Amino acid sequence: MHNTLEYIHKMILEVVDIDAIEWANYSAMFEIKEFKKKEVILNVNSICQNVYFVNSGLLRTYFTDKNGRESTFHFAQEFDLATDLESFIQQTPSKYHIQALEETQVVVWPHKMVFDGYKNLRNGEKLGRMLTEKYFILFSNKIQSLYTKTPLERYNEMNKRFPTILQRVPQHYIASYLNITSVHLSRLKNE
Amino acid sequence: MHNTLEYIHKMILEVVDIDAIEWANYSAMFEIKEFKKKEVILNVNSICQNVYFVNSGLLRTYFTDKNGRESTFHFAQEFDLATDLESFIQQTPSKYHIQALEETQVVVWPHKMVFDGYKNLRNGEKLGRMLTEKYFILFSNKIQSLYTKTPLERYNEMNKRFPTILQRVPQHYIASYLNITSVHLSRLKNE
DNA sequence: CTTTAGCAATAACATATGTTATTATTTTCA
DNA sequence: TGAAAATAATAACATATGTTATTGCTAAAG
Repeated sequence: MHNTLEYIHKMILEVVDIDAIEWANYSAMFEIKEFKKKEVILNVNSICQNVYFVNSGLLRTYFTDKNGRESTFHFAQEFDLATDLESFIQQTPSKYHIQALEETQVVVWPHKMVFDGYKNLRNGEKLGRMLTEKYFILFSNKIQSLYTKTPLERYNEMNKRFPTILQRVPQHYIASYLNITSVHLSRLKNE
Repeated sequence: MHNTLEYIHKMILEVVDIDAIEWANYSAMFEIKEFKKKEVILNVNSICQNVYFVNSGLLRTYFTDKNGRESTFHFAQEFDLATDLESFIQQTPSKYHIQALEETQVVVWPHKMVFDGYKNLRNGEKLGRMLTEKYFILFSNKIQSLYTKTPLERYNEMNKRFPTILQRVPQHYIASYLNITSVHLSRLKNE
């Protein structure tokens, strides 16, 4: 937990100036929560009220299409964050589910805290912009990968960048991350 | 041109307060540019220095994969904007091309103007945050569509939301927008 | 006006990916 | 510990999508 708060502190310091007193007051508002394995912590169509930083464990965000088929959009490991930013920003119904794949502890950044920060922190607005930009770049890379790479290429890419994920989660989640079936992934691995 | 500036002014007023004097000083820095049909105005690996608002004509942003195949990411019609925001923000090599599909006139929002605005406008940072959020939401919708819908569904969606585009551009650009071949699109339409 | 290049449809075939069912193994948990 | 559920591989078949080539039509350019 302290590690994650330290991580957040550093991340914020990288983009804006925030002094010790501000940080002490601000960071006191973070909350800690625990989720059980397989617990769904955000449902489609509910309003996303939190940004979650993973302290320990693993979260995944995923879509379901009209046939109920799931596509995993993102795995959030230690220090990663998970949220439906669109729902969070606009306070509109969420398009994702978020689910804990393991027993997971998170640092919670509640909506009110984020939005109050825009006003109350000296560099609140700038912080908001920079973090939105960071998150945007995640999406931008995702889109490029989806448009220009084959499932096999994306599997290899994943293998390089998140090697431990492949050990931690069942293969059908990996397949759903690649937006293919587990049968097809099994075939691709035989090459 | 005046229409587009008015449009931008309104868009800004929707999200932050900007008074007449500020706007007069600020908007004087916009530039106007014209591009010929088929002209490429941003190349992959160059640094994106501008946000373009289309005043008249039509732009498209697109990827190329390692086989040189193109995927159109977005069509920007009148009042729409086109940029590679990731490259623009970070001043890193662009991942997209941007090309004029028709004789096109744009309002140019140069990088320096945007970044100076963060400091010099009273609500510059907030404006930056809100516009980044807006652009993020575009991407967020795109991703959901890519993950959960079939090419045919995305064709029909496009038909509803941008009916004029289908008349304005050759079908193989539409196919590249759907990330399928023009042969396949032709087949899908026979249903 | 005429020539050329670009475009859209189509057919035939090839490849990628999905579906269903079966089986063996592993994990979960009562 | 033992039964039930989840998992991964595999095979056989079905469907979606890509590739190449051909044709006729339309738009662009000299």
